[in-house]
Amino acid sequence: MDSEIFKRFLEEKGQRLTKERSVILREAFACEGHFDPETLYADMKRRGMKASRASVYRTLSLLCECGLVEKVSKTEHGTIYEQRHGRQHHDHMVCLSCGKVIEFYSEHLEKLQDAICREKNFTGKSHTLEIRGYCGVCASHHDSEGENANDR
Amino acid sequence: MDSEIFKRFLEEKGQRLTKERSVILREAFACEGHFDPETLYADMKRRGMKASRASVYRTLSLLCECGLVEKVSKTEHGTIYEQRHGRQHHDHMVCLSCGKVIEFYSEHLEKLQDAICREKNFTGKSHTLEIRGYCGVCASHHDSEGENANDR
DNA sequence: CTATCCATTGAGATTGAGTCTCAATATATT
DNA sequence: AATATATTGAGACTCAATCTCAATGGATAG
Ligand SMILES: [Zn+2]
Ligand SMILES: [Zn+2]
Ligand SMILES: [Zn+2]
Ligand SMILES: [Zn+2]
Repeated sequence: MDSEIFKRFLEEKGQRLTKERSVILREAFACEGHFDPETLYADMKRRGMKASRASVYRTLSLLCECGLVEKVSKTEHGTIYEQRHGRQHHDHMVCLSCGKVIEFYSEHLEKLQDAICREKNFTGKSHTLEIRGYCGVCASHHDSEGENANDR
Repeated sequence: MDSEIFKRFLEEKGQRLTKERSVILREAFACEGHFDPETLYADMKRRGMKASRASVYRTLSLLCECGLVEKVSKTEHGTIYEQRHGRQHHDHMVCLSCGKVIEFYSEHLEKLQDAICREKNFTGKSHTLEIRGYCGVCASHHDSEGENANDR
């Protein structure tokens, strides 16, 4: 179970899996997909769970450290995380119009990056690839209004 | 020249290339490589140039809009921009230890992304690929100190 | 059980990037 | 000159994220 992994990780550091940390872990894993700390915190609060904003941030940090959670990207509205345990690595397409996030994975693409790293004598540990553009639905709407896709 | 492009872009929008905008454009292009607004502003101020923080941000926005400058990524210390005119698109490797940024470009990688977009019926407009890890110099130092499970 | 140690918590203060407001100013048009 | 519109900058404001620190609580030693 996830909390077992977290617990072991914490104990190795001489730290404890407290009630607060458990709750935050559970909530983070409850949202299948992407989440941000502020929303997570607000949701927890609304549902009457007790955990401070500080603890949310602190715990997410720990969860990242032990690999159960990962920072996906930073936006103007804060950092986006996602649950990582048992999920395959993937990259993202983000629709500039509706905000939809499409996940994808390409073995080929990953291999290619490894090759490039080798070439540059760089030891890659992680990466983020974000492709911005328009999803199928929005692309059709967007066609008509000409080039310069930087509005709204 | 760059300011000609900017001027034309502005005029098309019924706006003017003012003295402030000129200075900011010049300064942004002066730093070969990456820069962030706060540093740019501080440097300009230190060197006695007159342009407010607000103008720096506003102008960078405009420069992005017309493609002369591009947002490279968001870090915990703010947004990183780079000058784009006359420079080929490229992606980045960032050393987690010394902060060095290595630029690279791979035709193959770009083509592959196009293919993936097609496959997902997504109209890609731009992308950012950031590979985090350790550069040659730091990798050797880092070997010995184990831990830090910042896996992928 | 009591004393001590140390991790943890949470309320609120603080930081810092980025945006917004608005009165003053500059430029263009008539 | 008068009017209209674009621009600027000081500073207020927003908001994510971090920091501070007194209070709490679990673990362990005596
Ligand atoms: Zn990937
Ligand atoms: Zn994802
Ligand atoms: Zn690329
Ligand atoms: Zn670059």
